[in-house]
Amino acid sequence: MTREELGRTEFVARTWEWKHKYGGIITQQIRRLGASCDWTYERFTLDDGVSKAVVEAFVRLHKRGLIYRGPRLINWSPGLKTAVSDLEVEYTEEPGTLYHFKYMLQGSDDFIPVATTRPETILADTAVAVHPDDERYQRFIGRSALVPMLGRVVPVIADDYVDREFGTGALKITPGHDANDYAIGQRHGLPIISMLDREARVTAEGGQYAGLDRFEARKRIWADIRAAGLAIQEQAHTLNVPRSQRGGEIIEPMISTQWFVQIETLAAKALAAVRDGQIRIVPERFEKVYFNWLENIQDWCISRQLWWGHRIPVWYAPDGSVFCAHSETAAAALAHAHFGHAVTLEQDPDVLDTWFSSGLWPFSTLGWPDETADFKRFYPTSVLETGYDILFFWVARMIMLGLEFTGKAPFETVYLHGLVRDEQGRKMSKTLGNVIDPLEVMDEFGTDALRFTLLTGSTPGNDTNLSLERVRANRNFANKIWNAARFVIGKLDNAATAPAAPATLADRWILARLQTTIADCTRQMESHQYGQAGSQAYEFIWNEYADWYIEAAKQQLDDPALAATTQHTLVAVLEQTLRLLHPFVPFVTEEIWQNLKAACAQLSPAFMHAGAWPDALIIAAWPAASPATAAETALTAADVAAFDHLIDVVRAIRNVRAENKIDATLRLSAHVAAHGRSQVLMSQGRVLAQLARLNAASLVIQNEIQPAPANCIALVIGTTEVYLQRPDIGNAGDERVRLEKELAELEVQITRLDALLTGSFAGRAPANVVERERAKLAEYHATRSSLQARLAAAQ
RNA sequence: GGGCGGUUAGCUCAGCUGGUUAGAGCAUUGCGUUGACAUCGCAAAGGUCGUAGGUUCGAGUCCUAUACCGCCCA
Repeated sequence: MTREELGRTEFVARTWEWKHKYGGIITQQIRRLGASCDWTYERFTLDDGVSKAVVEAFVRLHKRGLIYRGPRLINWSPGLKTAVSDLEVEYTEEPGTLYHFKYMLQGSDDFIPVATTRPETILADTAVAVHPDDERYQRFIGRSALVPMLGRVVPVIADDYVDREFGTGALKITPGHDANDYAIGQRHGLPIISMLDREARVTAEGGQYAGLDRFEARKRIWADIRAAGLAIQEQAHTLNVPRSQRGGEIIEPMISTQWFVQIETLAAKALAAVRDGQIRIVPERFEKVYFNWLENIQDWCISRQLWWGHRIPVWYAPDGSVFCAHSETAAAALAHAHFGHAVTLEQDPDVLDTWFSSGLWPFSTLGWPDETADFKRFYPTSVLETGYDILFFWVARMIMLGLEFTGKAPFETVYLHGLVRDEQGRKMSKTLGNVIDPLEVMDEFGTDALRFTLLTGSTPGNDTNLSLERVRANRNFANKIWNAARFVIGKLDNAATAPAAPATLADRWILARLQTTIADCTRQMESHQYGQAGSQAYEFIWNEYADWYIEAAKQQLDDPALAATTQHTLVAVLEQTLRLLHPFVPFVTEEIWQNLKAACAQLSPAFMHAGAWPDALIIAAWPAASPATAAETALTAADVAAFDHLIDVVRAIRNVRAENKIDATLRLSAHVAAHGRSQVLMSQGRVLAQLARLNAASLVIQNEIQPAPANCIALVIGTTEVYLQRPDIGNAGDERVRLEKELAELEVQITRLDALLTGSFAGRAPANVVERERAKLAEYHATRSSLQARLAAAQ
């Protein structure tokens, strides 16, 4: 069934039915993703308010002389039977043929060899063109040629558009069916012939070929040319075929009477708005793309021969007079005033390009043209976030129309994201069958996992290959946060109401790391590096908070003197981190946060600082890094370095345990010579013992240990020496091998740094950079001495 | 033809204004259920950052050229 069979009224009614049934799918998906929109502002482009704005915009542009109607060469979709805009045409390279044939000169046996990819358009030729400097054809310029098969007389013209190298170097000119030929035709005042109708069949202009389909006509005409002895050769040739973005059929350039927006002045303003920084496009490289498009823009064909859309607000009197008005009544009044009496009017049957109404979106949705409270409050908006594929279709048009109608840029920042592709980077398509349904992904892994994957899986403006494996990994991340929080909540008790002891090294470390993370995430969010911000928060809560602080906290919680402080730190850091993570994984963080809040309120009113816990995480403020004095910063840096050293020591012990296949449940005795760091390590003795599986009772931490204990595994971590009691005696050879290997690796580094610091680096690099390397080298020297001593002892 | 992006570990990708042994997730190898987590933990292995030049004390990061892949515009 076709729309013509249904009739306009019935067709529109059925389309509305369809819209009511399926129109909510996308907004349902958006809701499911957890977008916290004010849904009372949801609009559909054919709603009354928006429609009113569309009519207003058209009438105003028409009044200003920026909308005109006329015959132009446009892109015609024979399938949809409508004009489409330049942007809706896609060009694909396809194998084709270049047909060479003879254009006979009138009253002569001479001919000009001409090559064409579309022989059927010969029927609409109105000239033959050669390059003015082409010696082969110069003598023909100004003479007349005969259109093959039709015998129509056309001039031979000279135009330097002609490429002498291509084909035969001579061009047939068909202004009615080719954009370049149209331009040449305009230059030379050539007549325009249309040889195809709206269904792409040959018109009466095509003589004996009238009524044939365009492709059939091509075959027949070429066959006749061959039969007439005018064919020269056929040559394989790759064509650039224009196809409809919607249906995929071949688009036909045709002369048609359409409505256009005169775009030049609009484009100039839109260019200026981005050039002078009123609007910023992120990532910046798209500004160039935007400029390039606007600088070469053509008038915008806005009429469509469709039935679904905003009807063009123009009425015609029987004599063809045009009345553009807000309504039929207003148009009738205009007509009455013009003619002095009432006339029957007929509205233009066409509708407007959907992007015309979309271009008004930032203000039409806020009640424009009325100066509503919403419009005053929300316009201009701050950030537009959308895919880079509609930079021209939509973004540029919103800017042009926004500036034109409101005098203001509709938004300050345009943030362009990439497209979501399948795992192999292919565009998702129904025919390929690689479409990933977000609802199904959310069903399987949860919304948080999908959101986190999309947010952290790409960089601004670049496409994302959606990997389900990655979504699965991020589902596990949500689970990890949940479990960490479960631990924290489970450990809260009334002890936390007691006065808190001073923070421990572990406390100070995680609090300092939190501050750094907040600062980093904030900076990254502000610079639209959303993926980076998410990854940063991910690493913090998993690799620092869960892996290290919680493990240290387990020891501190056992100590009645430290329990309260520890609970405070656990809660404070978790609470702040949930805020950082909320934009990425809103559901799990909100749930945890509510539980945490409830537990704190019930067990430990001490946590409930005034105003610290708003009603919900979703409305909680983004964390602010607390400013620190220089002295505090230095102290903090020392704390962080100290705890990081502890981590290094634990790792070294775990490593050597794994290498020696020492039973994980076996608590080893250990002696630690911490040199300058004994205070720090002693304060963390229980943590060290627990995390490295040492025997806490026999753990000895001193500044110096002389002589070194015998029959031990010796480790050197910076300046710290660790002597682990061997569970089994023997393997001294392995011990030497390990130490020698470590020493060799160290020597490489020392050699490298020696060379670096004695070279021009020391003189040319910034002092702080040089100092950093010097410190490193000093540490390496100390480590080397220790290693050498251990090696000697292992003899 | 013009422009843009990509090329980094087996796979999918990070790497901000150049700072000196290159990171993650998954996969791989070994060990593991120790009081939140096997949707997990511990440890390990794995990369001459497409190629060739250049700038610089120093280049995955900047410049030039080039190859391949992808996209946009004409």
